[in-house]
Amino acid sequence: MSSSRKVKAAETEAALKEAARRLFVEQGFLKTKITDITKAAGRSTGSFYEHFASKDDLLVVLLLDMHGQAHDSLAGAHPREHDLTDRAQLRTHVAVTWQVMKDNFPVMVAMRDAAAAKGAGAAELWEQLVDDTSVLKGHLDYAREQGRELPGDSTLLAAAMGGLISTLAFALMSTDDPPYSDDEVVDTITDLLLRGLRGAG
Amino acid sequence: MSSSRKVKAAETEAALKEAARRLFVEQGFLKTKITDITKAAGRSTGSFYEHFASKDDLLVVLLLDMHGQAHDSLAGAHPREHDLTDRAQLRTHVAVTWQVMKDNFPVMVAMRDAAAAKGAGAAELWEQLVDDTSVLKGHLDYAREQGRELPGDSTLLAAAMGGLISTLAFALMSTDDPPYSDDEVVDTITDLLLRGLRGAG
DNA sequence: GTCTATAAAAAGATAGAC
DNA sequence: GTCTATCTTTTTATAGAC
Repeated sequence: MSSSRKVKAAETEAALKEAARRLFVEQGFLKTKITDITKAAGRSTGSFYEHFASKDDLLVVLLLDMHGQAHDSLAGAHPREHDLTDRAQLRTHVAVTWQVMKDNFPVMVAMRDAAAAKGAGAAELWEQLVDDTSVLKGHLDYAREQGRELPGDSTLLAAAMGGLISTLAFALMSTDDPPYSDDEVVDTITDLLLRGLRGAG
Repeated sequence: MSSSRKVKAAETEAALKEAARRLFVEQGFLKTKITDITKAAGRSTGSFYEHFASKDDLLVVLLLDMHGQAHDSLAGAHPREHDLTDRAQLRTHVAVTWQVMKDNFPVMVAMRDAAAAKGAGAAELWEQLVDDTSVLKGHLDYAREQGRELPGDSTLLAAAMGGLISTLAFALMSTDDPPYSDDEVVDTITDLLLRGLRGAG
């Protein structure tokens, strides 16, 4: 196995990406040095630059990988007629978001760290959040068109929901000994968003 | 003015802190170099180390300043008997949290960036979030003791609420041209948490 | 394509004059 | 206490042999 030059190159690139994903979770994107990645992958410093122009470039590649997966599992065709005030449908959205974040946790961590290093300002963060929650906003707009009363602007509400989920996802996704099960978290988020604190109406 | 040696030193320290707070918002904690701070404050590199041992030490000092303020304005005596299912009381909590974050935005930004640089893992983030929302958790526990039904574990719920508020605060606190007024955001968050998406019950 | 050795860049921290 | 000039450390990136 691993005979031809081309195959060996692909193996090296895969090994580097795998090592990077693991290290990003363990110690963060910024704290992970290129030499850490090459060492973990059993490769040399120089070899890294044969595959990636920089650490940021590696992150871009990982991001593209993620988008490929996400597209397959989720974005196929997503009608905006989903009713987020229906518990089952809301729960599905929460669960899918949760799962995507879980599957791509290394990339999410790295993106967050990279944003901090870049000095991303409030404006960029807001745009990112709005973009990430555009699907939710679409559903909320549809609900309002159907005569539903919502407690605020749909963009703001969608961002609030997304912020809640992503913060909890980051905080809770320790690899070992999670304090809550996925189902418990998804159910709690769903019910909080659905009924609010006043209890089942 | 600014005569004695002691006074001049205090002025320098204040100027460094002020410059740091401004730069942390403009370009983030990590991107802000010590020489940026000294330059902005009209001081020299060497002078910085007369007042702070490092950039991290400066952040600790700013954090202590913040805690001093927060203690005065908020923590005096906070009874846990507040009813978060009462709109007015919930709104007050949301508004106070929002205001504290707004007043200390430079420090919040710096803390977030520093955590990213340190490679803070999921476990640390979760502990931090639980700590920051312990007051909310107290109220929720009290509500449950009073026979209220809540949609999940109080620690998890409090963390979810805190995550929602802090994410929006970060995203929306651009210095210029805010897309929503403070009141609008606080009202929306309050109503979302209070009633959920099902509308006024 | 991969390796070792080394250069280059960036930022933090210090020494010593004033 | 503050300044200028310099040293050290850290990490990225490249050169050249294999």
